Amino acid sequence: MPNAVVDPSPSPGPARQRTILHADMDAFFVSVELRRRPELVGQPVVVGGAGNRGVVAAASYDARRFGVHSALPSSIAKRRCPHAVFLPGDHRHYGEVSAQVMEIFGRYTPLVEPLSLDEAFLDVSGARRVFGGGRQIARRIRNDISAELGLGCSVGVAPNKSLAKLASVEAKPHALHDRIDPGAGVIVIEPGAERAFLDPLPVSRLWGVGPKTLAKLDRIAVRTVADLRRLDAAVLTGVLGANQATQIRALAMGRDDRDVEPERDAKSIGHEETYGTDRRTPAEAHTELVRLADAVAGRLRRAGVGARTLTMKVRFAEGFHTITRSTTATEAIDQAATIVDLLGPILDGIDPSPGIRLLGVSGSNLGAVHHQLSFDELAGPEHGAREAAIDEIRRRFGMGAIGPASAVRDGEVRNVERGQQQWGPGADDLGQGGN
DNA sequence: TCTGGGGTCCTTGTGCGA
DNA sequence: TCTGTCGCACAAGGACCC
Repeated sequence: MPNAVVDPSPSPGPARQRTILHADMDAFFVSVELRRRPELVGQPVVVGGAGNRGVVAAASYDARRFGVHSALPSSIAKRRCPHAVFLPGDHRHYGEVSAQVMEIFGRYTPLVEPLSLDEAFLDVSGARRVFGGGRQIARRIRNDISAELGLGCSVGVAPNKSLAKLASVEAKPHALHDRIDPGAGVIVIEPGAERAFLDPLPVSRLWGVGPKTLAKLDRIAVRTVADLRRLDAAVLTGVLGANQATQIRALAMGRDDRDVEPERDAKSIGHEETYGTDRRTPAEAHTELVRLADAVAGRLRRAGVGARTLTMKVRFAEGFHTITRSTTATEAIDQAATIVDLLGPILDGIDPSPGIRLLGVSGSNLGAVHHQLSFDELAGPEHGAREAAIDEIRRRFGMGAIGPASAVRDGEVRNVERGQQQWGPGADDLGQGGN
C-alpha cells in the first residue's frame, strides 16, 4: 500500500476535533522472540537480564500469570516462576522489527510519534476521509501487523494523547490466574464519554503519577480519577506544587492539548552500566570511564552533534545511593579524550572504595561541533582523523574491532554498545579486580 | 524482593551580574 | 560603598516514562 496522502497541517482553533491513536505492541520483545522460537509458545517466557542484577524487560502472558512483569528484578522473577525460559534479548533485532511496525503506522498518517520501540501516537485526524474513522483505522493497523509481522497490537482511540494511551491499556490482553483474557484489541473513547471512562480508574494510571506522587495522593484519600477531579484545586496544589497539580488535574478532566510530534531532536545522549561486581579502585573506575566516554563520543559523532554539558553518574553499592556530577564546556565536544579530560578529575575526587555498582556518562546541551586545532593537534595527525578512522573500522568490522587500550581484557575489546546490556549485567561480568 | 538502561522534564539551590 | 533583589545560567537531584 502506498503511503497515505493526507493533510498534516493542524487546523487552527480549539474546536477542531482530533482523532488520536495510541498503538502499543503486546509483550513486544517476547512476541518477537516467539516468532523465532515457536516451540516456546504457551510457555512462560521472560526477556531480560539474567545476571544477579538484571531486570525483566518483557514477560509473556503465560509468565505474567505467575506475577512476573517488566522491571521486576530477575532474581524475584526466577523465584516466582522457576520454570520460565529466560532469554537475553536482542536489542538490534527488536529495532529492526520496530522499524517495520512504524512503517505500517506511516501508511495511515505521516503524523507518527514513536514513544519507544513498541508504541507510538498517531494523529489520524486528516486520514479519516481516506481510511474511515478512528476505529476503522485502528482495526486496519492491527490486521496489517498481525498478517505481515505475526505480532499483536492494542490500540486506543480518543480525542487526545492521554486518553488514547489509557484506552490502549484497557484494550490489552490480561493474564488472569487461570487463563489469559485476550482483551478488546481496540477501545474507542468518543468525545463526550471522557469522564465516564476516566472516573473509575485508579489515579496511578494517569501520566506523571508514579510511586511518590501516588503516596502523596493516598495520604489525602485520593484514589480514583473521580476523587482527584472533585478535589479542591488549592489543596492539590498544596500537596503537589502548582506545576504538577495543574498538569494532572487537566488529565483527570480528560483535557490534553499536546500535539503528536513526529520528529523530536534528542536532547541528550548517554550510556550507563551496572556491574555484576562492584568497582572499588580508582584504576577500575577510570577504565570504565574511558569505555563509556568512547561509546558516548562515538554516538555523538554518528548523530553529527557534540555535547557542551557532560554528566557523570555514580551509583554506590550501599543503599543504592546515586550522585551526579556535571561540567559544562565552552564548546560542543565529540571526542572521547576530551570527555575523559573533563570527567576524569571529577571521578578522581570520588572515593570508589565503598563499591561502585554503576557508572554513567551522558552529554547534553547538544549542538554543532566547531573543531579547532590545538598546538598538540597541529603537531600530530589531522584533528578528527583518528576518530573518523575508528568510526569507519567499527562500521565495517563491528564495535569490538577497535577500542581504547584500557578496555582490552583477555585479548578482547570490551566496548560499550547501545542496548548491549539493556537489562542489567550478564552473569559473566566478573569485574576486573585482580585481573 | 531489591531494584537496568535510555531518556525527558521539573524543582531547588547557588553564584553572578545588573 | 553597601545591601537587597531580580533574572539568568548552571549544577544536582528526583520523579517519571517505556
